Amino acid sequence: MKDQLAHHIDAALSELLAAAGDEAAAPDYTLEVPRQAGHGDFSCNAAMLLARRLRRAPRAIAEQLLERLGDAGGLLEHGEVAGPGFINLRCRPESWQGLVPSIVRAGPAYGRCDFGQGRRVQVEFVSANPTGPLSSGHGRQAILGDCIARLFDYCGFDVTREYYFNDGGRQMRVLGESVKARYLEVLGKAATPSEALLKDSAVEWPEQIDGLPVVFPRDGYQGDYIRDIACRLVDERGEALIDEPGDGEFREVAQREIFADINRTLDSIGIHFDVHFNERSLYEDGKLDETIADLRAKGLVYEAEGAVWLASQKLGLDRDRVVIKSSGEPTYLLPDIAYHREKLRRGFDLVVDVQGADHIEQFPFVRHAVGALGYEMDRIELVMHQFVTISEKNERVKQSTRLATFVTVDELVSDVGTDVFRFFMIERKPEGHLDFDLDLAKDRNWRKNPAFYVQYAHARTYGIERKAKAADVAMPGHDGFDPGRLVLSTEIELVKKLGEFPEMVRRATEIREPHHVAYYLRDLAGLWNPYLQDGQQHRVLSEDEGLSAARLGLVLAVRHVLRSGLDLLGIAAPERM
RNA sequence: GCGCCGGUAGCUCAGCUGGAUAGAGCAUCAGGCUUCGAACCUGAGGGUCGGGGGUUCGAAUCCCUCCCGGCGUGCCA
Repeated sequence: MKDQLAHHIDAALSELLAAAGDEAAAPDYTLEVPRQAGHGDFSCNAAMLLARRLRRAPRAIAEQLLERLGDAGGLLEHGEVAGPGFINLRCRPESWQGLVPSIVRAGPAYGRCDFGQGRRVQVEFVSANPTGPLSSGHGRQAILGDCIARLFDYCGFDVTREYYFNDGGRQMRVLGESVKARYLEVLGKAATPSEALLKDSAVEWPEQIDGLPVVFPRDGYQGDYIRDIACRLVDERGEALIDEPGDGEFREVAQREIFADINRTLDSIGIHFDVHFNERSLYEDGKLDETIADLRAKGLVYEAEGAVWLASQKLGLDRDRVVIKSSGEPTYLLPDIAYHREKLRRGFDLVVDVQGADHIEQFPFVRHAVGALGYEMDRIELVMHQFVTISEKNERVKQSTRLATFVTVDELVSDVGTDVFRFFMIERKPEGHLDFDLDLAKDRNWRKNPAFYVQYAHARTYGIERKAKAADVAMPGHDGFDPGRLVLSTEIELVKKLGEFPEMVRRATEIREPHHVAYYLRDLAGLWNPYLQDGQQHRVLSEDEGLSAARLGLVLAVRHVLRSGLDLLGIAAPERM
């Protein structure tokens, strides 16, 4: 609807400019739904943008534009100049009503577009190293990344969901050492420092506790899951691993088991990856050596203080950074550069990294280094998100990764279920903090929950269908009703909202902000539930067969859009609740 | 110190490339179930859009500055 209208306005504008002898391009005007219902269905600001250029009063320009626009090929009922020079347009009811059968006909395809044109996009997200269960922050990223991927898919991109994990670094060694420490402790061969001792970084650790050597790594992982893994190792292998290094079998077993848990968690919230990319493969394929060599050939690395540095200042960044430590080991930056080059080599037209706020500092370095290697760095994009805080009884719950006092995805999901979890996590714009209200989440009274509100709106469309079936009334096909019977203002409002869906989806995709979908669904449900509730004024099912059919058509249109929106968020669209 | 992100109703937050009288949910208060699902609906109160300056027909939105909060600023990942 809006697109058609814009088309007519474009034509009128170029006519007007030509008549005025102005050959420059038409201004980038807006055509938007005004807040005030009295301002019509759409409001256009083109005349005000032209005022200075044409050296004429905006209202006069608006009048002329309106004259040239006419009825816009039959779409318009009325147009007027208002305020400082707005052009307010009201569409004929038929223009809106006609949307209903077209939505019913399109069904699940309504709102889809080919904006992506089959371009290949990779969305990398979660990418948590397997050192412990997924935290609430990972959970947010998981939902955000997944919903962005769903939007891309919906808009005609060829999407790959990718999980990158680092199994070569110090983190994983510390993990292995932590498991070994617990293992020895369980066997009575070593002591683990008390929790209080571990927390107090100011205190010197004893070398022995009760005559047993202390082997727990100072920054080791302290969660119960570490002890669980150690206990299983004791059960299965007894004392056979006492002389194994922490970095060997302990690390491998821990990694395998924790990764299995992570995947189980992701599966429980409906998230699946197409590719798991392993950092170690970059070492094995010689990609790190190649990257260093190529950077060196470009004069972008140098040696100093026993380390190898990336000359990122030459790329316009504020400082240089180490890529290979004096120990000979790469920092995380080098594999990241190699990895991102591989992404582009693999043929992705667009690469979207979803990362937490604590992780973005190095992004410009990766991007510019890849650019310097001859790849289009504009194809690499970052979606940053802030952290999740958990509130309980009006207080923030303190979280620490090292002490394993963070709230896990598993805990949240078991409290609120997948659908509510997903809705809460996607409801906020990514760059803002997200406060997860645990009291509300744990509250048995989930009636006030927006996720249920939207699902309920969807379920009600089936409630009516069941009612119709009981009354032996069939649901109409797209050409089985006269949309002209939908004349109530509430019905027209609903149709207008349905008409916004495609543009909303496209915009959310373009700016990588899925939360707009959640807000749209709340708005639509906020029109639909009252419409159904007001059964004393009007009913969908009545003696008037034609009217019933038209309203059932509206039921179907609303259902399709609610369903598509819920699908975009990965939330179930139940037929009854 | 510097960089990034936030500051909008009591609370949690929307607000599209600058648009007309700033919105939603929760909370509070007052109402509504013999009728398509009350997991709902109707109504009310509640705001100096952190402060100050600037840009222009027009600013929550853009620019400058200050204040507050989060994160970062490692040869940690």
